[in-house]
Formats: sequence, structure tokens, C-alpha cells
Amino acid sequence: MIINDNLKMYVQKLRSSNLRPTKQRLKICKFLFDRKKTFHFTVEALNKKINKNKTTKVSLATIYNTVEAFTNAGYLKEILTSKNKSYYDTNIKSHHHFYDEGNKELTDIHYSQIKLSKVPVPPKGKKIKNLEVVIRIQK
Amino acid sequence: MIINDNLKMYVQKLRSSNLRPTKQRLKICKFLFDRKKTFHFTVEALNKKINKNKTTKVSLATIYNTVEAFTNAGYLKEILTSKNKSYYDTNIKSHHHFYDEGNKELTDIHYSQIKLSKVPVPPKGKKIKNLEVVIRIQK
DNA sequence: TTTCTAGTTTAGAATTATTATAAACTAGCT
DNA sequence: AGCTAGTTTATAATAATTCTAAACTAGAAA
Repeated sequence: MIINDNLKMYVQKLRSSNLRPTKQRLKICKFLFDRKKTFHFTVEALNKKINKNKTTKVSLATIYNTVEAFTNAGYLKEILTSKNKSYYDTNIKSHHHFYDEGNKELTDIHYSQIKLSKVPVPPKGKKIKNLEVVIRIQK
Repeated sequence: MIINDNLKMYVQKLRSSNLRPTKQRLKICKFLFDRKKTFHFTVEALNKKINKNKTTKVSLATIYNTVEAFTNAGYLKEILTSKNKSYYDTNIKSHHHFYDEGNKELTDIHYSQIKLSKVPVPPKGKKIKNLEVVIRIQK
């Protein structure tokens, strides 16, 4: 069974990052990772989806906590936009974004679409964790 | 007098972007642009600086409004960080940033320090407004 | 299997950043 | 000098997020 297999995978994912596989976390996993395509979301939107038409609700606080834990564990990526709301991405591979200022929508840019021929050395004692390009677009 | 000259310059800047040169806006101009070096700030920090040890206060709302107006007019640049707080930059020239996740500090990267050899075409009907690279660093 | 404990969830309160409101004020044209 | 649209202000409202502390639960140990 596919669902069962995913479940096992989620448990392993969680275990490997010191998170107990609770039913809430597994439910969130399903919403985030049981998909063909990666996607972008805000906690608010995720909360709505998860708790829409459901009898057993997952609290907003738990969704916040879990999303943060997944982000720290590297299963989610936080996206840079500066719009007083955190955007996350289930695509954790290195890639970039278009940010449309009009409708505030993000679109992925595959990492191969951008090439950097020169990158600066990080300040002493620091190392580069990641590099992200945001291209702001408008009409 | 240097101060006077700057004043004239500010008035002109404001006029050119349809902003009346009020004493509040000029005061904010002084704090933002009367400097040798450009810098990064949050509205909160700017508010503290402007109203520290002063008898005549500029209201927080005015500071928000003015910063937004200056940003729209192109005299300030909003910086991408995803940290639920807006960061602004008085350096409006095209450039990039290091973002230190430890102390949440931003450092400029001169535009010449990063070179892109490949940039994607924007989606149909949209044009590129700006391109910003953020390099996240950590210990 | 039961017991125990540290980790987790929860609702709601608290906090933080920002935006809205509407009354008082002011720049600058006439 | 008077008028009016633009501006400032204190305060309230909103929105996103974090905190809190009590109730619950996973899973190790008895």
C-alpha cells in the first residue's frame, strides 16, 4: 500500500531528526509530502487545508511548531520575501524564485536557470549555508 | 552651509516624488541621508533613534508612512529576509546581502562581488524589476 | 502490561509589527 | 488672510507569531 509506505517513510524522516512521530505530525507530513509536485505555502494556508471539514483538528500552535521543526530538520525551506509573513517551500533542492509584487505569488526557478560566475567569500568564521536569488517581477 | 544645502536637496527629492517637504519628513531625511555611509534599518530602530532625547517627537505612524513613501519613490530599498520584520537599506544601488542567521545581521555585498552568467526570462507579460541575492551564513 | 517521564499538543493569552481611523494641524495656492 | 487637500498624530484594530501552562501521549523501563 502506497499510503502505508509513505507513513513508514515519514516516521523515519521524523525519527532521523529527533521528532516523535505523533499523529499530528504524520498528518501534517501527508499534507506536505504526499504529492507529486512540490509547492509553496504559508502556515495560515496550511492550517486551513488541514483543518477543513475535519472532525479532529490540529491546533495552529502545533502547525507552527511542526513547520519550524521541519524547517530546522531540512525538510522544508523558508523563502525570502520580506512581506511580514513566512513562506515555505516543500522543494528543498537548491533553487530560486520569481516574486510577483502584484499578486504576491512565488514561482520556482530551477537552479540550472541561474548561473553564478562569481560569489564572494563569507566573513571570517562564517560559512555559507545557502544562496538564494529572488527576482522581483511586475507588469 | 552644508546642512542648508542638504535641506534643499531633500526638499527637491521630496518634491520630485510628490511629497510635501514637511518638517517631519525633513527630519527623517536627515537621519536617513545625512551620512557618509549607507546603512540598514528597521522602522522600530529608526523610530528610537529619531525620538531619542528629543522634545518634539515624530509619531511612529508618520515614520511608517514616510519610509513607505520613500521606498515607493525609490529613495529606500526594502530588503528580503523572511524574518517578519521589514528591513530597509539606504543603499539603493543594485547590490546583494549576507544574512547572518545567528545575530540576524545584514551585510552589504557590492554588486561587483557577484556575477551572474545566466538569468531566466521572466514570465509572459512581466518584466524584471530587480534581482537580489541573499547569501545566508552561519558559524 | 503497567508505570513513569520527557516530549507533545492544545486553547487561549500575550507579544510584535504593521495598518487603519478620524480628528487636529499645516503647506502653500489663491 | 483664507481655504483645501495633504499630513500628522494618538490610538485602535488587525495580523502573524510566540508563549504558557495544563492535559495528554509515546515509548522506555519495570
